Amino acid sequence: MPIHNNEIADDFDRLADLLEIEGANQFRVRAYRDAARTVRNDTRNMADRIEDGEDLSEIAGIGEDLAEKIKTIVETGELPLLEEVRLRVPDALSDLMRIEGLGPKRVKALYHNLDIETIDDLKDAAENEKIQELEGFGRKTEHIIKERVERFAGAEKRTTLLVAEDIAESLVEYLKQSKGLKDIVIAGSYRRCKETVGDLDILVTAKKDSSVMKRFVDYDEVIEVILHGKTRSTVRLRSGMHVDLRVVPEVSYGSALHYFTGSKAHNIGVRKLGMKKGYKINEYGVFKNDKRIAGKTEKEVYEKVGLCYVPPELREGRGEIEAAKNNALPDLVTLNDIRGDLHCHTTATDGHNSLKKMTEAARERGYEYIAFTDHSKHVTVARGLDKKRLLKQIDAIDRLNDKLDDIVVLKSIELDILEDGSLDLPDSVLKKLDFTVCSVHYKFHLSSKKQTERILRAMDNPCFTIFGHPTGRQINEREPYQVDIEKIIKGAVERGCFLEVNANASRLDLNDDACKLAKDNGLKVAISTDAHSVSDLDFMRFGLNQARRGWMEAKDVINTLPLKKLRKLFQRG
DNA sequence: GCCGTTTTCGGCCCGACTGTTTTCAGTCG
Repeated sequence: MPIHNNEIADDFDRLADLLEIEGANQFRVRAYRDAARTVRNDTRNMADRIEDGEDLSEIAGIGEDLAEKIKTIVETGELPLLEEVRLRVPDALSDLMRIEGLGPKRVKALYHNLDIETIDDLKDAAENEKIQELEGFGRKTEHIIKERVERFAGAEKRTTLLVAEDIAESLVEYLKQSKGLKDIVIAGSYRRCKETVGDLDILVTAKKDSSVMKRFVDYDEVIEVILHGKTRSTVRLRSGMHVDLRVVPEVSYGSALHYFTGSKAHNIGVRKLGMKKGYKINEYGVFKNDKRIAGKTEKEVYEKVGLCYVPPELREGRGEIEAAKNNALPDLVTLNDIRGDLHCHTTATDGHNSLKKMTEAARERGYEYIAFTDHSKHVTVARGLDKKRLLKQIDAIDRLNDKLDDIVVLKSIELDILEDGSLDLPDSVLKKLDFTVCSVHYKFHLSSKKQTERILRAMDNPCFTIFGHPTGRQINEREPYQVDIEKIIKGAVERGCFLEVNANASRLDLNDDACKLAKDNGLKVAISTDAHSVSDLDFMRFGLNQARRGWMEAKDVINTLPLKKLRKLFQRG
């Protein structure tokens, strides 16, 4: 089993923690953290890169030393320096740093003075009032530590965008009623449309006497006020979500929005460009010799450093700054480009609304076509369609189409890819369909090699059109199955198949990285909702988010095509 | 540990908030 990028990243993160506790040079520590992030976000396995003879030190932020260390981890599964540091600093101390308010210095002090190594040790010491006796700690700090330790167990899950949206929108509506409020926007990873968000960063501009900060900490849903200042406060909501509110002057709105939207990697890149031009860039503006020369809008900030405006979804430090410099940013796909949905279920299997209701809903959304892809027989829990029932559905769609003149209903099915790579209905009936979606619903635990072969074999069938939810992951619920997604992408291009970007908020499968990989390999995708009800059709925006984060343009997405062209694309061979 | 139109050494983002101080260290984003 090859070493996964995540494991390499975990080693570097842990090493960074332990070195930091030891008091190592902070920039060295940062180099390991940056490397962890770079490796974790890389769409290609380090192991594959090495096998292909690539020079890892050409990756930004990875120098000769780190390249060598990555190679060692890939080859031996171990990082000798980490083992060495572990002899001096107990491994568990790095877990302590995950408690809010505990950084390297405090963890070190707790360890040296009170022998605290684990979360349990910490809990005991807090309960026995040992911590407040330490220099630099006091009663209040001890109390806060005690509370946070108790809460620590079981936390850590990030929130899907769907849930985050719900929480954020109510809060924003509430804050909008504050006196003296001008602009309000949610920045951070929420604005970058990351598939999950850890916390919410809300940015406002307001008059001096505005009530917004007080109103924020008084919000009904707030169960803990972590910080409460004039320009910045942090609270924890009942949902567990942390929310930051920052108030900035109007002249700084653009630079603050840029700063708090991130990502960190992107901001550092922009700031570096500014430094080269002799500017200082912070959340209050772009400054030359302490004189503000830009900052009211984000566009101004980008212009000052010689870049065109970068959409938030691209701000991940994956080459967007270089592209912006060369005016080569993609023209990202939008909801307006979408002409139809290619993966929907009805009451014929496990959907909640009828063929007719779903079609009406698609028409209301301005679509030109909608495809019904009810399950096939192998998915028994969903009462999947056998040949006879599929023929009946085809009939029903023909009759429905006869009555409609402003939307076309496409005949399809979500087939099951069986373990041997065959599809679970005969070609004879599949040929009566406009196209197919083929998915894996069983046997998730095959080896990567077997799973990849299974899928490629299925794609060999000329009736195979779109590969549904290609990795099977469900956010916070189920890990993706082991599969070589790059091979699948290349295999799909060779065979004239497509991959789905399943827009269901808890799937988002393909994810952003895989979308980028698809784009880089010239593969087109279908962004589909996998709707099981009328309201699910609105998941389209979540799929778009990920496609946009993967640099996709309208031309990379097949359901932006008018029907005629789409039908042509579906003809294989 | 990385990086380079300030290039092989010397920088590397920095401001807000809190608790424990009595002028600041630690943490966070």
